[in-house]
Amino acid sequence: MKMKNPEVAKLLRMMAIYLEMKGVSFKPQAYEKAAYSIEALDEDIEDFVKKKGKEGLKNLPGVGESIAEKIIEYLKTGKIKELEELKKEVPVDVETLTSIEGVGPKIVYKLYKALGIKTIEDLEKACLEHKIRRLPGFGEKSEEKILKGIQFYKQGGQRAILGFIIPAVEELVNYLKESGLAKEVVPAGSYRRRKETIGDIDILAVSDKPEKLMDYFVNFEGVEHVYAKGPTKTNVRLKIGLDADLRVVPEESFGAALAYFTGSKDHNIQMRELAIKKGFKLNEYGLFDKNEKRIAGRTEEEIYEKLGLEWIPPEMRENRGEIQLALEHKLPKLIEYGSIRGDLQVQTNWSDGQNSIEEMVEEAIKLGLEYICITDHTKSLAVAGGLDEKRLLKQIEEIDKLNKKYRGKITILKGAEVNINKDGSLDLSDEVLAKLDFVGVAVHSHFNLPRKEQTERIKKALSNPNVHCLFHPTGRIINKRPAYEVDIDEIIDFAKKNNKILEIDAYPDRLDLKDEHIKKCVEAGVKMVIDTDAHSVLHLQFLDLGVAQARRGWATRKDILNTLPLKEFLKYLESIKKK
DNA sequence: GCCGTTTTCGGCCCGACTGTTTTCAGTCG
Repeated sequence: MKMKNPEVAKLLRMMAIYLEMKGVSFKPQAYEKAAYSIEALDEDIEDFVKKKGKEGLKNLPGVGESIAEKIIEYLKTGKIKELEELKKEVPVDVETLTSIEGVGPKIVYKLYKALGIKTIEDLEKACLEHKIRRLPGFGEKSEEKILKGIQFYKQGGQRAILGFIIPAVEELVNYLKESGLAKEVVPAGSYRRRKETIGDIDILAVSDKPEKLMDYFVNFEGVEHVYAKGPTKTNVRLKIGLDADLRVVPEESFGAALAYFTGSKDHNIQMRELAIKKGFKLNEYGLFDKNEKRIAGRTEEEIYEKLGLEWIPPEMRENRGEIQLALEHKLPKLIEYGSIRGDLQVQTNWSDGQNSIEEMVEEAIKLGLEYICITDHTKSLAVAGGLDEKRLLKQIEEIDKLNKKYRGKITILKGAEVNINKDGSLDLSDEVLAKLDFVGVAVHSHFNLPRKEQTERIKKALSNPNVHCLFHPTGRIINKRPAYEVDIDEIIDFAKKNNKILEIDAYPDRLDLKDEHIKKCVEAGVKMVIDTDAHSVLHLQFLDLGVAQARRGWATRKDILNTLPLKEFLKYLESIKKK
């Protein structure tokens, strides 16, 4: 059984597009808002409706009588009648067509009416035959723009993974700084919010020579195409396949622009509505009173303050209740960057890692870590050269030796990433596991078990008294592999009752737990650890990406166990074993 | 279609850029 939340959200968005197409006012935004709500709902929509019914749906923000009924209709019949009728009226692939840059619902409608265009292939053909430029309201340029948009669409635009894109963003930011044309250059957008994937790169600058700065920007060697260029806003396509936006504002607007440009869009809308309620107007140039007088704008802090809010860390700005908490001055004090004292999942060349234990340890010392836990794979993961009991015992000896060598510099903990067998048993004996300081278990096979069986399997593995932690709890790999079917709420509940730890894997394409799972753990009081899952010395630097993920899940220092000094961390592990 | 510390009716976030028109509609974020 698969969660239907994304499907429902998609259908609501389709409703929005069709209504927009017909020129209906306000309803499209209403459907968009409801779609977002359903997407953000961290419970299976079907379970939710079974439990709480229509009234429950209507309690969701943006969902009222009419949309609630449509959702129920879809869950019952697999269809929304009104949407089916709209589709019949304009039978085109709106989803694909509107995902072409520069093509929206209105244009799709015009193209269908005038030329019968239904698909992206139809549209491409019409462009090549120069049929578009002859339509009223269109011209040569718009035809070329659409054609270009089709090419970009075909190149495919997956969202970039934050951890992998950081160097490219830094390069661009440094390039702009080196121009000497800007007083400030800062990345904003989802990059600043530290979202796990980035749709485009948003950069904000303060400059009194905006035209020159924009000229300089479009001359960046990584720029492939310029979509739009003006004195305050320029939008380009980069060769790496991502779009980049540069906004330039005067100094007195920097804070307002930073807040606006950081988003999220939904957070911004809530902020603006709050401003209106207080008799102000908020835009990217500042916070203004009734007489259009700017009362804040130079810094983000003064904007939040004038609105009666605590300053909200960018990672929390997703409109998940943070504005309400900030109004009450009850924001959690998020875990800080650099506060992880020990890496707890590290592979070496004893299994599938690139480097020796010593090399990993040396690097960890350079990074200032207090401890590092070696967790090579275990025997049933043959492709990774997993360790059997004999070799693990040998590794333990080796680590004992190294600990003598590195005394006073770092402590090496003995661990393992133990494979969970199909039936929930582990692939190493309890006798050997008992000798380890920190034991994580993980699913590395049979990803396709039914949800219930998978959940039971993991619970059984966790119930082994030698096991401390569940590694990559949902098994997803961003842009590559979806999570396996597992009831994460049940796992969290089980972890709470049995004092088990869940991992936040900081590796850029894992980041598993996801932010909303972390938030659930925080709420349930389940402890987590952050580690890198490093397979090379180069990976050890990813710890702060895990911290970013934790911050997005509203975690504080006390929620993350390896912020503890070594002694206290080990004491904690001892204490949960006894329970 | 949704929503309410101005409202159960009358509002709904706000501005930049483009292209095709001569004042603006469409798209985007």
